[in-house]
Amino acid sequence: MNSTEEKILQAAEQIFLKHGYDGSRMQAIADLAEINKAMLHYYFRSKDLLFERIFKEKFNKFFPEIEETFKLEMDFVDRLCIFAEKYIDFLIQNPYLPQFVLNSINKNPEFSRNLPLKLPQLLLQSYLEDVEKGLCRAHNPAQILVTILGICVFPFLAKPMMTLLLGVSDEDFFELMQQRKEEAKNQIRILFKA
Amino acid sequence: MNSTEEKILQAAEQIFLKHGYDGSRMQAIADLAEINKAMLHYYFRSKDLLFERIFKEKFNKFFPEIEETFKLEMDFVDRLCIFAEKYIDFLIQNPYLPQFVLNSINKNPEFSRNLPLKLPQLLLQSYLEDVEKGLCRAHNPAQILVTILGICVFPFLAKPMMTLLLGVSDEDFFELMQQRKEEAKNQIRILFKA
DNA sequence: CATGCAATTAACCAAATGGTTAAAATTGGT
DNA sequence: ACCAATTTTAACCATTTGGTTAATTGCATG
Repeated sequence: MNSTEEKILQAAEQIFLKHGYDGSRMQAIADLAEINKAMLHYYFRSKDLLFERIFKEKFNKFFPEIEETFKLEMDFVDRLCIFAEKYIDFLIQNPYLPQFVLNSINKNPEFSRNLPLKLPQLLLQSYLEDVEKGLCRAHNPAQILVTILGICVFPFLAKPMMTLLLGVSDEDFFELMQQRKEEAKNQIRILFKA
Repeated sequence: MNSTEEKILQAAEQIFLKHGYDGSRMQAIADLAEINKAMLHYYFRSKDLLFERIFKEKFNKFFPEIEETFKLEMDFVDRLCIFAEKYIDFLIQNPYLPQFVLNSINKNPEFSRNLPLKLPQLLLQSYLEDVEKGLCRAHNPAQILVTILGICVFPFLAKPMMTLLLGVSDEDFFELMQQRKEEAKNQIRILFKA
């Protein structure tokens, strides 16, 4: 599908992800899509609506469907490990996503207030079961959520800072992220296994 | 000191920290400082220069002077614990700082290219000593840096997301961050102590 | 081919925005 | 009190930006 609408969405995605809402220009999107600026409004009416379209899509990708993983009979810690590995792999493919989603939420919190999120409940449920069985250390569930997400997501948020601090190139960074999958799993086991 | 220049700097700090460069308006800064917009240019010439002034200050606060801590004779892991506790305390006082600094670096990487940073070298040096003594697990130093910063900084970057995911209030969040100091120290010990 | 609908374009518009200017007010030294 | 330098103000300016409009093109169908 190479329709105009498709071209606009692809261009908008690139521009918005890189520069955020405030830093993005409708003209820049039009140029990238190689269409007339009026087309943007013809298809999506306003910058806000076009942005909303992109944001919702990215928001849902950022909080991925992990129900399948959580249906399998499995320890909480093993679940976390599988989640971390898959999630880091996903972020390697979408390194701009965390910055974009967090900034957008930050700028407009009530915007994403009503979007449904299953991740915390699934995690919590699986966790509580294993704590009872004594398979897992007792933690504050909120701290667990912050910790596990931090392990996976923070490196991507900190990418520009890391290249500064460590003086590494983009390729070096992605190599570090490949390593990080094992690192993450190790950390999760060490931190949470009873 | 309640000079005009001072008032401008305070207002600029508030506006830039909250909205970033793109999202900030010179008029908004002038209004907050209760001065005429022309004063901004009289004292700081341009938006870019005013922003640069604020950014440099915040950048240096974000990467704090930790040399004192590193002068004391102490294990690497104990050093990390002290660092983490102090740093989280500092971030509780400056919750907007991480978002602002990371976004600014992200938007303009070459901007902060030449600012001096001692943190990684100090950390690395202390780490290598203790690895030799067998006091500390062997890790990739880059992963250590990402991990330790992630433990401290990520919760603040993720604050709006966390209030979404967990449905907690601002006060709840800061309570979580008070807890987080102990949580961080525990994690550091578990992860790095040999 | 004619007709009607959808897609596209160029020109235009109003508001917002960073920045300037020239005059007015304030300050401080003599 | 007077003068020069500094500080402050209101009005103005050029450009950018999101958005609109009216005319034009493309295209499918009868």
